[in-house]
Amino acid sequence: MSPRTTNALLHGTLDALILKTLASGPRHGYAIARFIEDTTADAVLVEEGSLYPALYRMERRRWIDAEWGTSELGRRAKLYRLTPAGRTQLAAEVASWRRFSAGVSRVFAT
Amino acid sequence: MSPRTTNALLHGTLDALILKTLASGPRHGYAIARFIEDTTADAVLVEEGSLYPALYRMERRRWIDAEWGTSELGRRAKLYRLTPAGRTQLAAEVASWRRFSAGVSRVFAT
DNA sequence: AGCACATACCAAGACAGTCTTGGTATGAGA
DNA sequence: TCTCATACCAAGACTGTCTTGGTATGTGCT
Repeated sequence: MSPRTTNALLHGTLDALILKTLASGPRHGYAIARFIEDTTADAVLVEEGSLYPALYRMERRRWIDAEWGTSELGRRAKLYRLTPAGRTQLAAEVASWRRFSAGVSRVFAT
Repeated sequence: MSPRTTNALLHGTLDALILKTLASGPRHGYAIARFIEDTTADAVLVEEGSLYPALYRMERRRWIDAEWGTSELGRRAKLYRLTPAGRTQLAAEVASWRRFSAGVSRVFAT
C-alpha cells in the first residue's frame, strides 16, 4: 500500500503540491491525496502520515483554513481552503521549485 | 554566505547531484560543491555541513571511494571517485528524480 | 451473513538528511 | 597585518516524512 522506498524527494514539495491542489477550490484531505496521486500517475505518493501533519502545519501558518463539512459521498470531512497568504506562499514555492529543478536538470544534463 | 531560507528541496537530490558530478572524473569535496553551485547558478547551494556527511554516507554505501591526494592548487585534498555501484545508483536516482519532477510539474501545470 | 475494501480522519514516535555553528590549517593578495 | 579563498571535519539542532496503530462508516462480493 505504501512505497517500499521512502521518497526523500517529497521533502519540501508537499506543501506546494497541497497548496496548488487547493488553488482550484476547497477540498478535504483525502481528496487532496487522491488528486495528487492521480495527477502524477502515482509518481508522487501522499502518505496520510505526511499529509495530515502538513495540513496542520499549514493551518497553523495561516496558509489554509479548515471547516467541517461533508464529502461528495456524504461523509463527514474537513474541508481545507487556501487563504490569501497561502496563495502568496504558493507562488513563492512554485517559483523556487522551478528554479531549483531547472538547476538540478542542468547538472544532470552535464 | 549561506541561504537564509533552508532549502528543504535539496533533500534526497544531493546524493544524485554529487554522484553525477563525479561521473565525469574524480573530484574533491570542495570542488564538488563549487561545480554544483556554478552549474546551477547558485540555484542549488551545497553547504559543507550537508556535503561532507553525504560523502561519508555514500562512501559507507560503496557508491564512491576516496583517497588522499592534492588539489589543482597543490593543497591536501581527499579525492572521491564513483564506483560501479555508484554508477548504477546514479542512474536509478536520476530516473526517479525525472519521474518525480515530471509529476510535480504536472500538478503545478494544473 | 461475513468479509474485504474504499472512504475519511487522527496520534505518537521513529527516522533520515540538511543546517548551524564551530573548529583546524594553508596560501594569495591588498 | 588582515582578509579571503581553499580544503577538511564534528556535534547537535531542526524539519519534515514515514511507520504503525487506531477510529468509524458504507459498498459490494460471495
